[in-house]
Amino acid sequence: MRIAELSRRSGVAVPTIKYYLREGLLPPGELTSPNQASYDEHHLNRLRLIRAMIDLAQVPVARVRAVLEALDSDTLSLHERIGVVHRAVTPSRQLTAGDSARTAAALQVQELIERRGWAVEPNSPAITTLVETISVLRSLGQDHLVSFLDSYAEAVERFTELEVAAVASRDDPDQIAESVVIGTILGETLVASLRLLAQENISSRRLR
Amino acid sequence: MRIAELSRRSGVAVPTIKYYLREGLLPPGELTSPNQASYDEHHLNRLRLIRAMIDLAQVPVARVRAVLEALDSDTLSLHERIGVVHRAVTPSRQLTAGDSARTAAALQVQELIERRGWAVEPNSPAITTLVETISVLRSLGQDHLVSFLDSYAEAVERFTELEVAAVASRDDPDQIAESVVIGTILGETLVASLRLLAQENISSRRLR
DNA sequence: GTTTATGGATACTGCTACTATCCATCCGGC
DNA sequence: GCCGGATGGATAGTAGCAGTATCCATAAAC
Repeated sequence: MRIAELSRRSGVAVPTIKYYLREGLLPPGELTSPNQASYDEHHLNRLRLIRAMIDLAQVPVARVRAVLEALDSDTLSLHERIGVVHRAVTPSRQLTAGDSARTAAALQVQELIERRGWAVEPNSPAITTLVETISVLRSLGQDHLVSFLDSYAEAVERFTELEVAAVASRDDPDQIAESVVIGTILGETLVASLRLLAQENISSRRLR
Repeated sequence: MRIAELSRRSGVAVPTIKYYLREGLLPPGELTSPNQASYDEHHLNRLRLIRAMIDLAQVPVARVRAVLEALDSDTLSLHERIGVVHRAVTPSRQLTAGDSARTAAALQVQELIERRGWAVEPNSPAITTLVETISVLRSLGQDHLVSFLDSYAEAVERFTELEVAAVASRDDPDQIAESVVIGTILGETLVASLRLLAQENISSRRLR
């Protein structure tokens, strides 16, 4: 198909598709002549994935590119690809809390990880975010929200296992990689909206 | 205290504080003379909350203002404030999926809500996001990730109850409102990073 | 053979979140 | 009382991001 059809079928404007091509988010179409290229279902799927990451999961274009490069890589292991995705969905943060507050939070996170027996890199982006979040919650006088950390971790662990089980049910390694990436990124959006619904429910029952 | 000390203690640059004052995120200091104002602990706390929403939870400035206005309102009920916060953390989306795909997803969400007996507005922002996410997952051929929706919902419901219990343990209504707002927004960041850690753990055990 | 679409290049735009500059005060130390 | 640096308030400027718009030589469709 040509670019007009790709645009119509994906709902993405032609200039935007050209922009994604320029930015390397979308592989170039196969040139049939110097100024004529043809695109296929693979491009259409890619485009849907790109829009989902940008619109639904709010991933910036530069990080979408990093994710797609990891997805297309034939040298990275699945575990390494997950690392790329985690870095892509974690905004880089400049540390804000005071030193003592942060080391206290870091210690608490360290203990949590040990209690749960989690095998994670000590400098993974999620740890930085978690430590920062806990120390900010403390500084805002919201220690009570932190006190349930273990229970949150347990509940989260449960559905993460479900996700992984769902992903592992596929057999083609390429499909698994794709599911891991999509599951990590869109799963976040899914869980977040379920959480808001659960909150709204409780709020409507208790507080109104 | 004067603006320089507020800046030093919060770690926010003076011009940025002035910007927040202009934008109405931060209430003006008490004027002691036409060009001299004094700020107090309340301003410092506000500033910490603002930075947490912007840096950690990635809430845009305009929505931070909406959240703070809801927080300071003395006419909104707690339930209404939660509505404001939910709208603030949900990016406005233009619908992308085809009609039939979306109505199918909407039906599935409707059934989920009925099964769980959730009391939620049919047009709440979380529902829109959830429907959109499900139809996108479908269009990407990731139906298997959707199939565990009920189990996710159950797990999410569990820790949402924990959060609410934590918040309800406070007694001053103003403190409860503040905890609700902070819990909704920073709780999201907290859960998201726990989810990434749980993923990294499973990934490291299974896939490496 | 003319109208329309296309690939590729370059330039422009709108928005967000700050930064910078200016100026008339004002404070604090001498 | 005097002076250097800080302050409040106003206005203007900037960087980065995500597209949009325009142009042009060529190719496809009718």
